[in-house]
Amino acid sequence: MTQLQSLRGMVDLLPEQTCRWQAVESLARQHFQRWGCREIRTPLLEVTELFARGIGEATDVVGKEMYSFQDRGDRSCTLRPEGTASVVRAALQHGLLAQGAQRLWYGGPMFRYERPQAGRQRQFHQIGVEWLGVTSAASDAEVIALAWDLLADLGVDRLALEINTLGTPDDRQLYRSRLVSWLEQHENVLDADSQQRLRTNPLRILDSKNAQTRELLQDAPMLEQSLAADSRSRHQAVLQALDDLSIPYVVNPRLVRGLDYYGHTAFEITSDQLGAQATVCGGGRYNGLIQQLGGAPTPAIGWALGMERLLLVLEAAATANPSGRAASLVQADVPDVYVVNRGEQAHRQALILSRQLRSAGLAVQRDESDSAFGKQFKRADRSGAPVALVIGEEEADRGVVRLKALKSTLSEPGDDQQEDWSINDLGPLIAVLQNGANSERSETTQG
RNA sequence: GCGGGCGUCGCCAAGUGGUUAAGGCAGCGGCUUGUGGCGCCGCUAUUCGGGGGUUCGAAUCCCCUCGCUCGCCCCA
Repeated sequence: MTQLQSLRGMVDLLPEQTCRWQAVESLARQHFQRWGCREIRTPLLEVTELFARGIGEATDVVGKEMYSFQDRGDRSCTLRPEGTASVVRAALQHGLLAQGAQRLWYGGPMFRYERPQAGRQRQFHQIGVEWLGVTSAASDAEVIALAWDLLADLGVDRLALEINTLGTPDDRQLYRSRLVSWLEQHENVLDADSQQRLRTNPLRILDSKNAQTRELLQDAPMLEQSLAADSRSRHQAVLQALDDLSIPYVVNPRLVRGLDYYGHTAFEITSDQLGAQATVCGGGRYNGLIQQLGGAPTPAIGWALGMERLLLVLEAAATANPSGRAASLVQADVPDVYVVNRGEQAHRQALILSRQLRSAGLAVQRDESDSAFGKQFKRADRSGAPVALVIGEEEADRGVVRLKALKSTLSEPGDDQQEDWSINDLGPLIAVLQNGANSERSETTQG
């Protein structure tokens, strides 16, 4: 293949996709703003140590998935594999936490060197929130509600919220030793991966997909039994708050997230339409991370939502319900006006007119060819524009433009409702076009 | 990192050793030199991801390679 192409796992987003992304992003922005979150943007590149210390040396993300390299100053740099560590670093670096709790959101590309598969790429995109200095159980439910409401507003359905508590480091320490000693007695039954993890990261054996291991785990000690009373009551309070907010959840005692910094609340929102990579949104509390990165002990909670996976479920929802909310968000951008022009004078006037209409805020597509009217109308139709403005030699001579409704819903072919408008005083024409454009838009966004 | 499937025009896709590589969509042109959504006609791959080999002859067989895809691991 001599043709140059993108790196494996790095995908281009073409215009058909980008307009969907924009729709999702702008809706997400609205929600973040409503929930009191402010945006933070951090570099894509950080010193490797940030992730090694923040995410945990023993995790897969750090152990085998980072894009790391030495820069020209021989410093080890890494393309960020997730957002939380960077956000915390930035907050510490700029003393944000001295000003009280920070409710932040971020978005952008993340990089993990993995084999691509459905819903997984090497460069992927997340939007996420990090609430730093926020401690109450109610706030756990509140950040989850933010994700839940955003997804609901996007029209995405068939989602499930799974939640668990990981307790305190002490709780986990206690549980780990109980679990390991129990598993060691059954080591011969464990699959090879789990035997490995018995030494490296035993808690993660809990969400093994190996059937035999899963069956064995039925009788294994549960984390819950190692929880201190405080951890237990905290978890109950989070669940109570979710009940108060009428957010449905499933407590999954085997939910153990792969990043070391999580403790207490951990949760995932999954879809049954994503294949093996079912998690759309994942997050939890990380009360130890800020201290670990050199700050004062500060409680915090956050989540990240995978944009590519979100788009997949959004598209599935749009297909399932073509008149629903998701479908309206997935719709392609369409010009408000298509300008059909033919003849030299007509082209000159159309060029000027198009620009004036654009200045008035209209999305105008002008046919730059000089081909037959029939051809131009065909393209006008395909563009999806609700109306065409026609300038030919006749109109050019008379200083007018002809307005014609397109689209089968508005006029039948040959049903020739056309009006001439002066191009010397565009006010009335612009008013008519803007009116039409607005009603078009509200139709599509209200679905 | 490990396993399965697959690579023919921008997209979908037939073809599985024999002269010029179906078809559909999209695109362009025409029927219609000023009016679209339908229809009809024409044009659009010397070439089958790339390289090498077998053969009189290969998109079709073999080897290598690159890429895509699904799954494992793990995560968004």
